[in-house]
Amino acid sequence: MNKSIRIKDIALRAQVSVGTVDRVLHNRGRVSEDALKKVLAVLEEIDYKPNLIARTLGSNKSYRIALVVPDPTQDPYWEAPAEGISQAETEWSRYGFRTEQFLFDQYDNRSFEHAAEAALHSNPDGILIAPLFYRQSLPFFKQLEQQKIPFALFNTNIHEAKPLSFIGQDLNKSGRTAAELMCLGQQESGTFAIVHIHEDIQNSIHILEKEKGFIDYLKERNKDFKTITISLSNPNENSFYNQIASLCSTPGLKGIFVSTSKAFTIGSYLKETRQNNIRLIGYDLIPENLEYLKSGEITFLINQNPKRQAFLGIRCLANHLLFKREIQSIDLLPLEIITAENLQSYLDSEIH
Amino acid sequence: MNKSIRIKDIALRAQVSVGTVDRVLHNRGRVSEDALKKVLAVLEEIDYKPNLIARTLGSNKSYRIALVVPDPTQDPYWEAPAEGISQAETEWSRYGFRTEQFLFDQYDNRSFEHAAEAALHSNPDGILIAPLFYRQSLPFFKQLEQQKIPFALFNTNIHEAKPLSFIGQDLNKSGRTAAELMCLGQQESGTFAIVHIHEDIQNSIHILEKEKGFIDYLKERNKDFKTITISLSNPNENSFYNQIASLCSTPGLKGIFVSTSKAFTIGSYLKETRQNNIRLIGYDLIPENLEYLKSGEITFLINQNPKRQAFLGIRCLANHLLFKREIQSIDLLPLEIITAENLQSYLDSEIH
DNA sequence: TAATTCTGTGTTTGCGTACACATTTATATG
DNA sequence: CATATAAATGTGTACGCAAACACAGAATTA
Repeated sequence: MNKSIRIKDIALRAQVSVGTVDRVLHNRGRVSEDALKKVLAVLEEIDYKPNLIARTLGSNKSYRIALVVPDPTQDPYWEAPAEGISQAETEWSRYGFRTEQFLFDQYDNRSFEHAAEAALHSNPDGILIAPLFYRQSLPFFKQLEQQKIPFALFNTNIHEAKPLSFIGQDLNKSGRTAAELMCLGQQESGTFAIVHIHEDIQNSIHILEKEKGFIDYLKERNKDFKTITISLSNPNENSFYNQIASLCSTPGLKGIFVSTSKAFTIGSYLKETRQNNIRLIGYDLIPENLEYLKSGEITFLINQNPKRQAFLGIRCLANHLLFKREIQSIDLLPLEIITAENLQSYLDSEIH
Repeated sequence: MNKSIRIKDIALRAQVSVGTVDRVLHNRGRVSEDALKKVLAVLEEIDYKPNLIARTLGSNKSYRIALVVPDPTQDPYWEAPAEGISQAETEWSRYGFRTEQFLFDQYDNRSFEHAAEAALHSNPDGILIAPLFYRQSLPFFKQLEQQKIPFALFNTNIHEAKPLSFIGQDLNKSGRTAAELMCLGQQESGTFAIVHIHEDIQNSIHILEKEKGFIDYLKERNKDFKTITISLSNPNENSFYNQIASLCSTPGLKGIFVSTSKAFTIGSYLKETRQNNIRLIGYDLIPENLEYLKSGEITFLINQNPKRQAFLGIRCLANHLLFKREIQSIDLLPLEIITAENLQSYLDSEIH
């Protein structure tokens, strides 16, 4: 078995010291042209693979990762990423990784700006961010690029950004899958409603992607269903109940597709009014949704797996910073279909 | 920040050398009673947590993991675990992990015995095994226990075994989920067929678990469906086609649940005869199944994620051997529901 | 009594990084 | 030409552990 090549061996071959080799490997300068050439020549020749264990031991560094994410106390959806982050932290703390949170209000773009700025100001080694606001994100990413701070996106993709990686789902396919599940076993024709709840539609392209996917599927398959699209206001407002009541009395309504994690608001109405002829499909395993999934008002939830998204975001940054690994620039998670029966298997299974 | 305690510190306190401390920590003997006492006293006093990075660096060990799995050239289902294993290998090779395969014929219990024996004989540091044969597995596990070789199970659980971990799915819940999906949107009552294809039912409890789950669900929900159970022979036999034809002509047949990865055999028949009123549900993303999932004969596949199972099996052994981590003894993966629309998202997403 | 084995103990090495520090060489200023 | 200054480069070491190695002294055998 051929021994692996050490820095020492390179130094020997190039007739320089280990210190010089180290400086070349890490582009730290203070190397003459002559020495540089010699070392690079040897490096071309042989395939040097540093011992990663020794590397982490030697570089007794600690890494700070800044998190720019919505406040989980405001919307239960954001509790899951927080969990994923804390799981990732326990896994990576042994390599000196630490995280620092910069929370923002998911309905307030100025709050987002503030959080982003604060994160940048803390001068972290890497940033994990859920860029909910398209416009406010762009200048931020420019700054990150300038300062060469690596960053990863999750939840929402911004195509103009050049992150280390985006971790999320294909939203168009997500809408298509919802449509497919909606059609399953439907005998007669009728109407499907697409409902956006409490979203700034103009500034959130991702929601419209889901809608498009849903409609495209029906068109392609020549399904004999009408679709109507409705945007509902804040669930806390008084008018909300009436808006839902009016929606649910639409003649021939066979199903409702809620584009966000707010399906429970409609589930609650269906339960109250004991309607079971409307198929309800929504997103995400938040406790409110699970209640109605179990009792049958919600038929399917598509899991965006935000916990895993955040976990992988940290992992991606850690792999980059620590192991200098090549990172795939886009990581689309599977579209997980959750029903009353397979729910528990998802809740039980951990992130590995 | 208080510095962590090193072996050096213990040696200093106990007035011995680091070598002696190391011998005490690893019970390697060659330590006088006097020195032992002193070191143990210090160890009681302080909470020593070894630096795992330095440990792996120091012990420049290499680990061999033996794989006892069915031959993937015989059944495409077993290609997926092979992939998972090779992915795990690239991840763990840097820590000196190597794998060695001991393949067996999945329909031949003697071949299994031979593979197991050969694996044992190679004296590996750990074993990952898919114990398809209940009876033949038990004595093997006893031997492993005696020789203190850690092992992990995947795919099939053997409750009497005391593995490091079992990685697989809850088969009862799996059957229940299939039943739930079968019932969705079914308006009239009718018959569901449960089909076992080419399985030694007596020796494979796991298949019966799925059947039980399926039936239990229907009972609990008071669904007005009859179920019939059918065991089909080897798909390569001549009579196979007729058996399927006779099955599919069952009056009032609304759905077929195939308990293995062989749903494609029925999908092929349905396509040929252009029957689209029978809902077909099966297991696993093997190419043959995907063809009929895409073209619509198969409505749902439940993914057992064998790739991930094997991957996690290796990971579990590596964590145990390398980091001495506590391993959870059972790791049930989510019951993944795959449709034509969300299929691609599963194929694209990697194991992380 | 000499030769050998065993036992307890301390020392060294290996691994890559990141420093502090020493030494050499090149360039500039007086 | 001497001295100051800077740049280039080498040396040495800590980091933290495991394991090989060295070596003394005691116990055993020939």
